[in-house]
Amino acid sequence: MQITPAELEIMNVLWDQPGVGASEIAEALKDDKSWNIRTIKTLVGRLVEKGALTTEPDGRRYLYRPAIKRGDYQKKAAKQFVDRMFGGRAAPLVAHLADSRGLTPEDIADLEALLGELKK
Amino acid sequence: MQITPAELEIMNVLWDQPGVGASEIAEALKDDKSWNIRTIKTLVGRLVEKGALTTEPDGRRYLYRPAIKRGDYQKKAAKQFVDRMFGGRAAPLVAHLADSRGLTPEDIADLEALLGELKK
DNA sequence: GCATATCGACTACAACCGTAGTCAATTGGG
DNA sequence: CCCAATTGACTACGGTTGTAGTCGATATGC
Repeated sequence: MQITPAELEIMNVLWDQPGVGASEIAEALKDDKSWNIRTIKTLVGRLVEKGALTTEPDGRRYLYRPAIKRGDYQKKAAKQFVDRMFGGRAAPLVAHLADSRGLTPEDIADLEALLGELKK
Repeated sequence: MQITPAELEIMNVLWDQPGVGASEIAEALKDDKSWNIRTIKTLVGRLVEKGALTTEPDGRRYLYRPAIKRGDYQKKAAKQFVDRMFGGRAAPLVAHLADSRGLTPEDIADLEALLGELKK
């Protein structure tokens, strides 16, 4: 199941607050994206078609919630990205992120803890 | 400048061996991708249009080489990916990679060394 | 009760993407 | 010398993506 960048914005809203309708999604996005409500409804419709969202009737409208877990999707996407971009090697990716200041001191601490786990 | 997945395959060949023609690219890809030579030429043409490749006449054909460095492109793509997928935080990404066995022991060693560097 | 706003369903449409075909020129093998 | 293969330029075409419009039903404010 392929989720496009624009669709991912919708998913992110619904992962944060599942079970809302299209207008609430629009509300949540209005500061970042200047999307027409029609555009949002189209994207939501495509996600429902793809099986990425489940619907629940609520009066004359629908409430939506993700059919897949955020973590699962992130994991799949991360693997695909690393495969395509770095031939499957993660270390060069992290090196690039570090280089472009994508890593905060907090990130570095997190990673250290993570590596401690992994070595066991 | 946006490079699509199919185009990236071409770029990878040219980053490994810059300054070859379309038929050499086809040769390099023939085991992984069953692409018609026409397809390869179309992709190369689009990359030239986008300014991602430079051309140099060689008799009646062209030789191609990347106009951007592999590392630069990887860095930009990595940042974009982490922003879109993880809100800019790198640690969760690495956690996912670790979880899906995307990290070899070698990767882990590399990362440790890298973190040592970063802490300085 | 009636206009208006809103909903979901369907439709639109241009750009982009993957995949390749046509064409005219050219070159290399016999 | 001629024919087949190759080259770059251009064209094709269906599917996807981003962005939205139309339409008919319905709920809502007055």
